[in-house]
Amino acid sequence: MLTVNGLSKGARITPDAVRHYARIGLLVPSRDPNNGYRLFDDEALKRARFIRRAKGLGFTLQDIRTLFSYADNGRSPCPEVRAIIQQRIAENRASVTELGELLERMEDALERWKSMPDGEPDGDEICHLIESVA
Amino acid sequence: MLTVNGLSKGARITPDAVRHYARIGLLVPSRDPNNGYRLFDDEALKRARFIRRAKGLGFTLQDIRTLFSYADNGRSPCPEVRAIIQQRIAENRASVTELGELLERMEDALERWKSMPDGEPDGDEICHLIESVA
DNA sequence: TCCTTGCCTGTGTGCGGCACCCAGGTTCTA
DNA sequence: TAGAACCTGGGTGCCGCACACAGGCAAGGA
Repeated sequence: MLTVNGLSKGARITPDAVRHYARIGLLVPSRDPNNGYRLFDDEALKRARFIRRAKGLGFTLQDIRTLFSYADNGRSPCPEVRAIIQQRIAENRASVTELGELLERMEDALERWKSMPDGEPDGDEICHLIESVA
Repeated sequence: MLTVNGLSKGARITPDAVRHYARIGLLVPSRDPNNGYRLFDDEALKRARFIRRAKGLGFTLQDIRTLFSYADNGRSPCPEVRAIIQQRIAENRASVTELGELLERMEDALERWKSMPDGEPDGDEICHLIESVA
């Protein structure tokens, strides 16, 4: 049986994350009757590693909770895994596009500003650099 | 003088955003003594538009707060604007890279999984698709 | 024996930027 | 005169932790 620190090392996540997962019910420890410490079994270790891997693939903790509930009810989570990752891929592509556009706007602005002087406060504009942008 | 809704239309932001900015002190309304409604002057309208533009360039509300404090003290925020955007550009590039890598991992996984069957619960693995990933 | 060190506990807060909800008061319009 | 559309403050929720606080317990060394 592993304590918080032991599990965190075995699963390569931080102790805070272990406690967090336990708090939200993704990991369910038993307790050491002597001191109240959380005790995790091998099943919990597997789950913790699963969480790390799934998160590394873009699954949210909510997603992972769903997957666990499949597994706990004796159903294979695999079809759900395929469905979720397609969803997350689509969202991620949208984010990349959006972030890329923002980045472009930022770089364009910085470039344009190179030929513009700093303004002095005139009670009319706050910062003409920013105000020069659509 | 403009109410919340009036300002939101004039600055093209949502009424909730207006209230939010007022709550955190980025916009400071006066009050209608008759009914307690927030009243915004032209200065607030300029600020609200400035916020929308600056946010569109990736400035955070904290950044904007800093810029306002420069302007309020009679100093030009322009040098700070240039410094902040360079910082944000760097962060944004890092995010894009990171997200891109995640996306690649996700797409790779989905592709590899195409040739793998769904697993059935065996008490050993939770989902072999995810567990097949480093 | 005492002291330090390093675990552990629960609880609460903070991060960013709003969006939404509640319950109630006010103002405009038909 | 009724209903729609506005306004108020205050609270919660999102996401995934990270960090802080105050205290308890265990093992080691001087």
